Amino acid sequence: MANHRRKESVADRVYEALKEDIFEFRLIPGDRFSEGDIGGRLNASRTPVREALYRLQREGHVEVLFRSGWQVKPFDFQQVEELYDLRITLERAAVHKICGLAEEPAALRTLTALWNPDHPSERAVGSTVRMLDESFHCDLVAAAGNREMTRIHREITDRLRIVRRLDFSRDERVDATYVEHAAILEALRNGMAREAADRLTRHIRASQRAVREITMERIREAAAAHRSEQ
Amino acid sequence: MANHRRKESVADRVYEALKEDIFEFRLIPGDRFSEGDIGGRLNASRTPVREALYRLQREGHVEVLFRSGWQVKPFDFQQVEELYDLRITLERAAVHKICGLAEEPAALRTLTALWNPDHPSERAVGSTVRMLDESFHCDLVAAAGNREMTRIHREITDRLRIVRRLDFSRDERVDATYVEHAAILEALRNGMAREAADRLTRHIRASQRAVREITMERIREAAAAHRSEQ
DNA sequence: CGTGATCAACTTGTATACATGTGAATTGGC
DNA sequence: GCCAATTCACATGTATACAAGTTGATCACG
Repeated sequence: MANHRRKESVADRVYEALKEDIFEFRLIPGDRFSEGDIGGRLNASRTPVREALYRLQREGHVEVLFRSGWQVKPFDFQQVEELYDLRITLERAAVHKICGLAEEPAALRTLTALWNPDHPSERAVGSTVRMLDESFHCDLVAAAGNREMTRIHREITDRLRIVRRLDFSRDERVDATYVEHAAILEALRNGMAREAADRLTRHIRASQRAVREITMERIREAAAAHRSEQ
Repeated sequence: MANHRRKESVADRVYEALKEDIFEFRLIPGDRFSEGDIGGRLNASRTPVREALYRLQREGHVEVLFRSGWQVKPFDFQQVEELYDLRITLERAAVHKICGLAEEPAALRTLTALWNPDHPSERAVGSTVRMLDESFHCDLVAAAGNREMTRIHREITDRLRIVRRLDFSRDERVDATYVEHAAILEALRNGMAREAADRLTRHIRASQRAVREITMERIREAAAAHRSEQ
């Protein structure tokens, strides 16, 4: 049998680096660049760079212009709304599936312990809460037991990360997250599928609204900072 | 502005050819091959072949074994079940969205005309009905107006095509498809979301059952035929 | 005959050279 | 000064050369 646990390839490294550049706004939506640029900056030849770019293209983060370079996909507000809608659809379906399972998934206990609103730790740092929030929703979907659904949800999570990080830049949203997650879990563990799904929907919609309010302003800031650096 | 209407690239051609080979069982799940094989057979260098293979890999049709060749992804029955479940989730969501729209999408009228059970044409050929059935479900999801949902549904449709084609190898399934589609559309156009969603679910589950019954037998046949050719 | 080390043929991963199209700067005409 | 045609640096698409790992056959040896 082949050994598939090989060390990280150059293509993987370039992929991760580019993804982070995009998520951290070091590459602004609309920015154009060439395969040669990236290769030079990350010390790689065009072949692995191209592989990484094609992956990012399939995931919707960049697009190629025929013989005229690449660009970070311009921000599409409607697309973000649609991704949020799709997320809600998938997570609601997951909740109903979980309530239909013969026995409660072990993951629910772990999540309940973690998202106790009285729990004092972890709450200080926004970026930590963001990652935990991501895990919460991904774990919830995973608990439903459909790997394909989990995979698609993961993909959507990746694409929304660039905007979701704005959600936790305000303390009241951090607090609300704890309360809302706890309420969702309680309903879920009591088998109240409808209740859990509705709470989950409201929770995601609240995040969506918060993000919507902050997004455009932040992007403008980042673009301005980016220009002044050049 | 860049001209994006360029002619089909070699990579595209290889991609389409490989996809058809897989769907037509000329490449059996489990078959192993190398990039060089494909390049030689389709008159292309390794670069576009690799690009095509990576696309197929992301779509779940093939996988690469580190420095040890490629193989058509072995058939995973659980994955097919999960994809069907996901399809149902998405199409149910689409139905509910459509019923929530301010006005009926124009596509519904087109579909209603096409799927009249009394309509005599088109019914003879199974492969035609298969394509029409695919269109029906894709158009239904598209009518909900969420492009991301449509895209994901399209991806799932692609991955299920290899098994769905088995559904229409029996006449009673062809007939049933007409009746079921018409009933779904009727409920949908009367704004009966619950009714339409439930009918749709039963329709897809019936297809799923039919496919499940035929799949293993067919794969065995194809594998046997394949072996005798060698 | 059985078994383990060795090795050569193949495989993918990566780098690089070449083909071809794009687009912006340049140049020439007015 | 302005505009259009031209040109050329540079972009991606493709082919090929090289690096590094896998695998299965082979051969030596018990």
